[in-house]
Amino acid sequence: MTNTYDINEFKNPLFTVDSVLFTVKDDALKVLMVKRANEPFIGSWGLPGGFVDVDSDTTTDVTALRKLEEKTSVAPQYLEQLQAFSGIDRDPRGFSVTLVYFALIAAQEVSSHIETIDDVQWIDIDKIDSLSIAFDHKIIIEQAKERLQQKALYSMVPVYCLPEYFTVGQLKSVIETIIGKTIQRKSLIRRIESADMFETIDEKVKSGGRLAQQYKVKEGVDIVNFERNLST
Amino acid sequence: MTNTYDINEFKNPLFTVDSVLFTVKDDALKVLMVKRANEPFIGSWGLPGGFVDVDSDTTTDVTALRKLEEKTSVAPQYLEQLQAFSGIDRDPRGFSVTLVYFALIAAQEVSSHIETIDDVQWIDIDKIDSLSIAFDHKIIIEQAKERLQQKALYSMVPVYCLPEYFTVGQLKSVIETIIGKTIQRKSLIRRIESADMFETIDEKVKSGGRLAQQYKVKEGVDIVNFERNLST
DNA sequence: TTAATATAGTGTCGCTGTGACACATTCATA
DNA sequence: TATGAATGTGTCACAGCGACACTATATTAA
Repeated sequence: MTNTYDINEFKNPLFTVDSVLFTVKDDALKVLMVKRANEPFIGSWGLPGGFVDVDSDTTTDVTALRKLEEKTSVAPQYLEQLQAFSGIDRDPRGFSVTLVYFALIAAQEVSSHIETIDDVQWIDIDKIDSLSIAFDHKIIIEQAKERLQQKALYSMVPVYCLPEYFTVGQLKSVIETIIGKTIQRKSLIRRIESADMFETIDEKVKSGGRLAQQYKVKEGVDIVNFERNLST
Repeated sequence: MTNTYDINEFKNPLFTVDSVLFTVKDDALKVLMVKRANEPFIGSWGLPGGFVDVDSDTTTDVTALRKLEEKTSVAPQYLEQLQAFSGIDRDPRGFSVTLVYFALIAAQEVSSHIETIDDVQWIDIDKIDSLSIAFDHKIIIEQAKERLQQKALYSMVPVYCLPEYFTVGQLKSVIETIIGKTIQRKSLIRRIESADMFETIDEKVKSGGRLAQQYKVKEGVDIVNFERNLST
């Protein structure tokens, strides 16, 4: 026998993968939540996620993507690991670990699909406190939000809440919604130009005033990190 | 078994906790490595770590600390989660996940203990490539190093590689070793003063020239993050 | 047609924090 | 007492963000 290792030699912790999928919609930061159909916490809202399928998932990234696609039918535009949360008390079934991913998507990518089902919803981040949330997911969402806010100050990640083509005004609005304060349009334009990760689109778009320049993320570029934060 | 939850209901991934414990010693960045006494990768160097003891560990943080203390007999001065690494191929026993912690300690806190055993060693980060390293730990160490270098540019974490009392010169040297380039003494002093996380010690210490002011980290303060990076 | 309004985009000055570097200070040692 | 070595200070230049006035161009209403 090639495998001399016995899986039952010790008690393995319960291991799951969850995702905090954010979007900005109607000028509010939203999180994708799922109404739990099973125990524990049946009926409460929880983060989309579940167990690794060790026969088909090659990494936990694949697990996160698979679980998100089950709920939204599309892949998020941005995905990174947030943090693992563990503890003897966080799941009534025993010691558990959940590896949490942090994801972003444009609202219009999923909205049409979501509107047809009522157990998957965009929940306004400010309304989380008033809902019944499963496990320690309330804390997890709070941490993910802080990470997103921090990233919005020194990187361009917020573009992943926007469709392929977007304007400076749209990006400004998304960033402001995320960090909860206004920023200087001029500062944003300076960053867009110096980041060298966007290309301009010839066709401009109307926006209630002067036609707006459209941008898109260049193919194959990574997120640029700036050496300074925007004002705190 | 008292556990009513059946661990074999589905195939759970193999879950371990490992730590990348850094220090700066002899003007070089070092990682604590352990010579593996068991399969797989017996005889290779690996990161200190192991399985969660679900009966005594309340969180994975406790697991990481426990495993590090087994090897060094002391707790590190700084500990944070780095990232989880997973995959179907990284462990010959099957799909596995390792939650990796990132830790810092002053070399003198552990050196006396380590020198008495030969299966636990500080390995120079530049010599990792020439050694036989278990699993994907070479990649993990590289990622941890990048995180440490990044943090050294916008925070004061490198102080946790120093003893309780330290001088500006010592901190400057540690930072330079970590990031691999020189920094301005003046810039460091400005940061020390503005961070408000250190207190001065009356007693000064000789250092080959003028006596040097000693500092220590204030009780109960958190790491301060600056809004700008040092020069790249 | 013209004026008002709204949004897009530019020009530029001030502020802050880092880089650079000269200079001053205070040790040990010859 | 002079020299070298490390510590510590003063200060100017530079880059990037904040602030804000100003220009440009669209829609809409008079």
